[in-house]
Amino acid sequence: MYRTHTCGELTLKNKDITTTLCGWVQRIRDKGGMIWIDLRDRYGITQLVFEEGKCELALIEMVKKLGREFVIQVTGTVIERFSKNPNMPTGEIEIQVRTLNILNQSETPPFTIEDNSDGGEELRMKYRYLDLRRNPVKKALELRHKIAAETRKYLDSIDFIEIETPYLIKSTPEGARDFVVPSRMNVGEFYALPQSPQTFKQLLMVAGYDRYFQIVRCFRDEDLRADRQPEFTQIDCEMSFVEQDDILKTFEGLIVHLFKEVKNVDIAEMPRMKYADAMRFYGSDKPDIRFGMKFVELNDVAKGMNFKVFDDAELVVGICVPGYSEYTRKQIDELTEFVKRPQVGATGLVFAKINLDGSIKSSVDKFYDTAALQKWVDAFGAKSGDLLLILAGAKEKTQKALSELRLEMGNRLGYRNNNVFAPLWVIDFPLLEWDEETNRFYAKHHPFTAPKPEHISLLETDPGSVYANAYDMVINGVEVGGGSIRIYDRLLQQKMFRILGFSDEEAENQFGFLMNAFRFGAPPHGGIAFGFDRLSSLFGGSESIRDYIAFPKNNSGRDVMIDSPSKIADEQLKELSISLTTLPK
RNA sequence: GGUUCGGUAGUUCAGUUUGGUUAGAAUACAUGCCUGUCACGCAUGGGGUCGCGGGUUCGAGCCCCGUCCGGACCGCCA
Repeated sequence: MYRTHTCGELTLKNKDITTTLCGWVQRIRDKGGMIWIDLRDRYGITQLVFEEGKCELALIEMVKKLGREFVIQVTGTVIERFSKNPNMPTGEIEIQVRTLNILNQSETPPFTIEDNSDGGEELRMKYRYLDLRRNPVKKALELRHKIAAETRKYLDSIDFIEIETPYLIKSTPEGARDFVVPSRMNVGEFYALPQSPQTFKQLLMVAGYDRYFQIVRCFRDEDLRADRQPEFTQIDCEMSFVEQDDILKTFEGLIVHLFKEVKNVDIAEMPRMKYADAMRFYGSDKPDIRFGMKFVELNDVAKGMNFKVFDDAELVVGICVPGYSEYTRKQIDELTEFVKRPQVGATGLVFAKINLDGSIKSSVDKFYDTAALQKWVDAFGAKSGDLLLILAGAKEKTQKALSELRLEMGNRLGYRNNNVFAPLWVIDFPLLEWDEETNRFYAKHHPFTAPKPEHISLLETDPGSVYANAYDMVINGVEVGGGSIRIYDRLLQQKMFRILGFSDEEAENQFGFLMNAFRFGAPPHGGIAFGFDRLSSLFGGSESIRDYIAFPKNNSGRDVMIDSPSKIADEQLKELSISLTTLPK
């Protein structure tokens, strides 16, 4: 037996017992006649003590050979510390070591294995197995495990069944770019890795498994972000014989359960906001509702005063920042620079300060007198001491830019507290989205989403105004999940593919298996998928999902530890009947 | 595909604005001292292809061009 206890469990209750521990040398404090070692394992840290005169000289000599991250086994007596450390669970005891066994040596690690490591991102990824020894990363993975475990517990308790679906499937052109896998046995043909198990879970509904879920890896060959990895995990769910409201209630239940069990946070309410309102009041389909500063449209009160920027704009819209009329010229200039960055894309920023004495100072005083400005103030319901920030231009672009500005102000004002959680449903999404470049409609959610029944007749006449029974769950401005009621009628699905520009042949070729299944008694159904990595990072209070994934990929989709992707041998290519050529750009 | 920031000791960074003697700090590492430390302390020491290639110059870590690598973001992500 290697050990009798872990490094996290011994306390004064275990005083005087003999124990054997295994772990890594976290730190050595050599005080001359006395040496302490912090011994670390997954469960915590226990202090070892070696004291001249109280242990054999040979033992001291051996201790002097130890270095950071050596793996050792020690046997000794649990004793009460002379000077205790109240900051650690095992801080009242230490182990007076009798025997030391070096299980393995370690080179000096390239960075410190501490909560605040001196290692940079890339180095820590290259030696991820060392990074994973660090407490914050371990905590993140424990949190992730807890969420997975509680998800399974909750869904199991309400009769959901976890079923695995295949990873080697068929490529489809819609949506994200597929990762493809060549087939050796079928020359010239490729599998694709699933972007989601969408069609399979629908087939499970046809098969009668009316409550399915799966914590499942998904793959999308698109550029990465701090919150986007090419392979990521979803909590994928589908139910039969349900309407939208049944699904919202069921998965509100899941989220409430997770917050309670994992974070001990009570979610009081889960508001439902129409997509149109989300865009109108927050300029985003994933609003952060931890704070106000809702958009106020100013077209009526701002236009027609010979200020060309506003007169020419499709939309004049602003936010009221409470209590910030004291913002200096320099700070406002910073905000102007912020909105003018290409990523935000506004051309300028108009402000109005409502001073404490009631006077109003704006950047457009030349065009707007006090009475005109007062109309703005009334529109916002602003008070003395408030600051109005206003953008103008094309509708969508301006909404997006003001949304960025609102979030920036939320950050500056400290409204975006990681320990406050404000979930909501965004509902009533448009079914379709017009794409100017390709001159066709795309499915806003996916092509299996059902139009609202009362809008089906509009599909022929005015597809752009059709709404869907689709919904997203948004928490703190992060889209953590989304789903829809699906089409289960073969002819409606066929019509949908036609609207999306599929020929009947293409639809048959790519989704014939699903359309065929709909011939054999498909029940009404719908579902949702949650981004498990995002949910984990959100619970952990981090913007990046990378620390919640044991072995993540970097910005370029590379794993710098195993150095993948990589070239493969000519023999492998030959076996796959693949020859590589460099295509002209 | 684009924008932007960065690459200097094992590591994290300063030094680049204004080119000029031997490139610094902290930390890590090594050695010595220290019997209650817990980010122990003190002393000493070793440690550099300034990402790579080219150019300008009497002279380049610093300026210019190219290139590679990394971070954040836009496009993209049904």
